[in-house]
Amino acid sequence: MATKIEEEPRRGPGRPRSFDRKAALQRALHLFWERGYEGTSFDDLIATMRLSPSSFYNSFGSKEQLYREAVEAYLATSGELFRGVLSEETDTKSAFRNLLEAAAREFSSADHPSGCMISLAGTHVAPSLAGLRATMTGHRRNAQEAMAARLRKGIEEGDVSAATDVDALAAYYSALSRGLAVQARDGATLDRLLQIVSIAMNAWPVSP
Amino acid sequence: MATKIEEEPRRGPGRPRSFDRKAALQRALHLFWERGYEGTSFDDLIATMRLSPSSFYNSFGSKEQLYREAVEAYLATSGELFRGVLSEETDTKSAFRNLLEAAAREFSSADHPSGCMISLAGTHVAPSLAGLRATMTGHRRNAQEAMAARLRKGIEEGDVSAATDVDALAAYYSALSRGLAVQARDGATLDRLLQIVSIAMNAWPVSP
DNA sequence: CTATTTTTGTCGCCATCGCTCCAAAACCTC
DNA sequence: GAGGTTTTGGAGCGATGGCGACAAAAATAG
Repeated sequence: MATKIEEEPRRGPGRPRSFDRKAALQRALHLFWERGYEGTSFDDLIATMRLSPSSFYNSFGSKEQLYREAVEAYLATSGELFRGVLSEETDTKSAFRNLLEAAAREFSSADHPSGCMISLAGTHVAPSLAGLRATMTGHRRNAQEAMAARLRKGIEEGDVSAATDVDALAAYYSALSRGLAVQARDGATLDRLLQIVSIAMNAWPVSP
Repeated sequence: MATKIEEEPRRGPGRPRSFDRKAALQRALHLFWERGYEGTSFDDLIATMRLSPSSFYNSFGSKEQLYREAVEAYLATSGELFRGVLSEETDTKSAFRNLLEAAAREFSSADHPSGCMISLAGTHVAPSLAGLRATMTGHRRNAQEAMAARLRKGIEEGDVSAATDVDALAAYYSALSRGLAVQARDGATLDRLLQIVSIAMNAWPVSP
């Protein structure tokens, strides 16, 4: 995880902040989620966050820093949800089914922009954003590695064959969840996403 | 397909064009493929295409028109390759396996940028690019519909069960190929992509 | 109260972006 | 050649993008 973000209202000298930092961040998060980094302008941001440029700059540093913070906030909510589902006490195959179904629901939820904020972000960008691209690739790798770890746990617990190519299988489910994000973005309904998940689970290796 | 693009050198009055239009378009295509629409600036384009702004504007109209033309050129090569594989004379399951393996090879080829120019394009963009987004969504739908059509042909020919939910299965393989594009973009090797394809084919419905 | 610290509002800035204009150049037809 | 048509080179331009400067405002510390 990243550096600790200030959460409690600061006590001490200085003029107090006049806006809700979390709420402003959340609004920025939704804007980035919907439009991507390059598709979101500074003016869009401060208008949506209801901040002056100086408050923005003072509190969030820069557009890129804000984006990184928004991504961390996304990981702390949606990401945490997925991690929670994957680590529930159940057999490995059910854990993956639950994970993909949770993704299907989350990606098509009406509470926020459709799709995933991470899955497709920073894949095709200007050279000046190479750092951001690498960061997003890293987040995707982390998610895939979490899947691989769950599969290895399955091997230890005996409900996944020891012969399973864990990294390949994790890559498969990782790829599929990226595909779900594209489908959601293109307007697929929850039912359609769940159908895809159902089919995808048929690829699960035969029981040991 | 789009409107017919001029291919033969124009005969008639006027100063002749001093550059190879196809080659310039191809260079632009690769730049867009690598960096996306928003990540590619006008100056980048004319430098890579080796054109003056006036030649650019005179010959390609605008950045957005050029992008659309580049997408059409992409569809005429990579897209045609995929369509060709899918329409080869073989059983339906093999056709899909061949399609995905072709995608794996194409997405990881060293001859051009990794991944796919269509799969992830225009998913998170500024509102001003809503038209472009809709166009790209349309291209993705077309690809998925081509898969559905091949499945329906399989039902007619008897090697796909008539009970198969064709649209759902097409959506599954479509989603998977989008995921392959993300994986390729994030540096996955051809071997890894082929492993994913191999696993994905296990989801194929049991024979009729 | 004064001193200090932090946030805020306003104005403006400099680079980039995506063109656009115009005159000169290079071809064709007659 | 004259006239017409298209392309080219180069200069520049209006809008936007992402900040930054600065002084006033609002808090605490002593």
